[in-house]
Amino acid sequence: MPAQDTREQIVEAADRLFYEQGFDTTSFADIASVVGLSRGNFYYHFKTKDEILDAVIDRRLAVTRAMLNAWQAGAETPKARIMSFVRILIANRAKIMSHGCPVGTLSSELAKLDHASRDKAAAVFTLFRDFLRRQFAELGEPDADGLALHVLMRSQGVAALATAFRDEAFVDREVAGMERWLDTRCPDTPRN
Amino acid sequence: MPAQDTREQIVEAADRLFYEQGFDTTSFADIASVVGLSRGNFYYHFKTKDEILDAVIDRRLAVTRAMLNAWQAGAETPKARIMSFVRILIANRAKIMSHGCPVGTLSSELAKLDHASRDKAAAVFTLFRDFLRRQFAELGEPDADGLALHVLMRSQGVAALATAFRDEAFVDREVAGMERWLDTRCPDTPRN
DNA sequence: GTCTATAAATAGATAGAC
DNA sequence: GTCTATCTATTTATAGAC
Repeated sequence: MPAQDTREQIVEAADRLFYEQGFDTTSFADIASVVGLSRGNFYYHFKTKDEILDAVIDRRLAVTRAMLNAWQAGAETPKARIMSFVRILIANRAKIMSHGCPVGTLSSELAKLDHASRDKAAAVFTLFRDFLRRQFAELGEPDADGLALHVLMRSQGVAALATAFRDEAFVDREVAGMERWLDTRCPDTPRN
Repeated sequence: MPAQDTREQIVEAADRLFYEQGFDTTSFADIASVVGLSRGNFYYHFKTKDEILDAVIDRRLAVTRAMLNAWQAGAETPKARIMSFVRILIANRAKIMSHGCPVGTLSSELAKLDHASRDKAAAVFTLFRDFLRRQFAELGEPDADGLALHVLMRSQGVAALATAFRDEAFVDREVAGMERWLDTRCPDTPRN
């Protein structure tokens, strides 16, 4: 198999395992086993665990950029685009109840490890933040960045409690609440 | 030294280390080193790492109960008591920016490990939830539990983003936003 | 109740054959 | 590019002296 394909398979498997089990918990053996590789061959593709982590974050950055571009192109209004973001909580509800938000949990784990890639992991958040800020700016909001952080904050809070209580209905209620908030906060007809 | 004192020192040290470094990352050697104990003697007090975790969670439950009782006694109105909760985000801001919320991050780590004590860790959340629900009920809110979860959700979201972006001002703004929300959502003079 | 010594398993990482 | 074999460090955990 071409090295590029094997490398991609490793990064894909690591991405999934880092999400489901955590970065620190996941061993080389775990990843190698999923890919069907010997531990020895592993080191041909990646010299250290931190290199795999960097590749995983790069992959997440690329996947997120593509998703944001699709939302940008696929929804007509800024509000609809913001709701595209909010509704990933519904789309990924089951996985979030099991393992939390992949962005938030990696960020918090690397913070605890005081890991060199801590800020790089947070850059995935920044992609969402910039996307949301653009939508609020388009809606004419002066504090577009503050509102972007607010939406990001709420989605993180919902994910955290969804993991703790594993309550589907709670997620649905909070998503509905965010839609109501968005409609009230940014009405389609300008305020007086 | 009496066994009880040493045990308490171990649990205290483990509590801090589990928070700062994470549960999985923290080794017996780490804890023993903080307490100034040999690894061998460690096993006189705790047979497994899971036993220490259970003791740490029991300690957190007790400490939280005491804190909630103090808030209940120390603030005159339900709204002031809710704000006692919200303002721990300010009081613990620096630690939260470094290591996240101790309750949320342990809950998410144990979820990923699919750990037997996962639900026990979530019980700390339930203490806060019940406390907040009582305050909203006292304010005459019919959906007191939903509002309690909402406040808990926002505090978790703020903690998660505070860890990712390490932005003090963001925490302050969101705490101010929660106070405004509380005043608007539950006005002192009843609505028409 | 605390210690040293040590076992057994697993981690990350390397060397060298094919 | 993939393998087996191996190294070294660290982990959880135990035995037994004091």
